[in-house]
Amino acid sequence: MARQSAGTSWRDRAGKSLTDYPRPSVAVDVAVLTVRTGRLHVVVVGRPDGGWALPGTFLRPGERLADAAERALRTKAGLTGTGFHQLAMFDAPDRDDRGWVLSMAHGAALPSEDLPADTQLVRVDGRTVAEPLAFDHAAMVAHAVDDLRERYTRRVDPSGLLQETFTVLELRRLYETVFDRALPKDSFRRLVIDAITPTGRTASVGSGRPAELFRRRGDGDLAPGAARVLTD
Amino acid sequence: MARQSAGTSWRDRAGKSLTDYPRPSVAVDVAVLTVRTGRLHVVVVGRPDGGWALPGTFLRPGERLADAAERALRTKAGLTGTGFHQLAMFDAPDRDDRGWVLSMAHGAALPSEDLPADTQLVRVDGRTVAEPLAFDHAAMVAHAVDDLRERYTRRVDPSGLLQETFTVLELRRLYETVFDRALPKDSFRRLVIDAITPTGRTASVGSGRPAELFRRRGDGDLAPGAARVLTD
DNA sequence: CTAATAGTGTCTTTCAGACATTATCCT
DNA sequence: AGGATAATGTCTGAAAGACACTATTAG
Repeated sequence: MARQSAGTSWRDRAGKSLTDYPRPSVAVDVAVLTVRTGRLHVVVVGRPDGGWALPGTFLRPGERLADAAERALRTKAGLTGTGFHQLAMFDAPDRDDRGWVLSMAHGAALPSEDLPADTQLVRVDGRTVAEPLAFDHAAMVAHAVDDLRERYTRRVDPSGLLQETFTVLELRRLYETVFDRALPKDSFRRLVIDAITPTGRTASVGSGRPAELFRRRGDGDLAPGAARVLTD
Repeated sequence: MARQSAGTSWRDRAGKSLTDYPRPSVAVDVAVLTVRTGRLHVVVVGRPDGGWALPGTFLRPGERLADAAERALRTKAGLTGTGFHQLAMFDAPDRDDRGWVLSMAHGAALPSEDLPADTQLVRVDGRTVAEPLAFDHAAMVAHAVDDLRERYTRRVDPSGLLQETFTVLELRRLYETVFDRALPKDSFRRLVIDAITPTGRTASVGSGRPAELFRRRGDGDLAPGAARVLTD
């Protein structure tokens, strides 16, 4: 930065103070991913013109991006307590025809059971949303999927897309959805078994031997070579 | 986003237009990493108060973040043509005492031979800069190191910290510096050998068998399990 | 019992790590 | 020749992929 001194009397080389420069509006958008019927979906909100967009809002004076994102999730999607993180800043000058608006894309993920009943979902195939989204929101979703895969190769279900307890089969089905790839049953079990802890309980499925229920371990870190198993 | 219609007549639920909201100043800062004497360093610029900071600048009206970052590198550090990318937006409301300033941190890396002679460098130990930096720039450097390691596990020297041609030994020394870890000579060679192409030429070192010179391959992708070799 | 699913044992292939050996320069 | 460094071959252990086998439920 060229910040040359403290205080409000700062001037740049042209003698202009900070407030003399036109500034952009800053927005946040959140790509909330979830799994329904074995497919990735993203939460969208309707727009007056009938299109879809990610939940988002403008940054308020003095507000932090994380607070704005939390507010957008709460007021636009009815979600509270959802974890998220930054993905990238989208900054094309013409991305919003209302003016100069930068938007910080955020990624989040949660079980579809935790979504309000009236939540609107759009399917995601690979990295691509199945329906057009407003602005550059489709690119934000692609970023979110990449980020999800990266984080899921490092830890077991770090976003909690599964409920508190789950079977190894449920975990594998989740990873097959996230990575869009069939995963071998035994290799997958050996990959994750040291990152989860068994509860004594078992799942009461219809027929067949009942599967043991596990929960995420404290860290839940996967082996460094997990990418070899999970990616093509 | 709550963007509800096109055009400049947009109003929010309180009837305010976009321009009625106070907006933050947006800045960019770039952590330029390099290797000198087998250690990671970061490019810094002096401040009037005698401290150090990353090269950065304010975003100008209608400008893209990448253009501002390029401008900052050129005017503050004398660098042109250096590749970089976004890391994270730093947004603490009090991070800059001149006012409300968000800053997009960027990461870059290049050979120290390509730096201007008068470039100021500060050593980086692990993820930590050896000297205090202004604002939250030390956290930006930590981000840049994490990002560098991640990208170097996916591809062979993607930022071009080495020159056009290099020996396997030079490449291994670079990776040992980046990952702050001794790497076995033969395992490392087998890891990278399929991602580089031999030039017929050899390096004329003092004594011993001369090492063959290689160059990066088109993609230079490493095996998916590279993390197992490179990380602890 | 059979059907169905969960979980394990084992074999093969691959590859990291260690070590020894060969290759090719210098003095 | 002898020293030094590069590059390769070989052995071992760990782990993935494939497959078969055992375990435990429902009917």
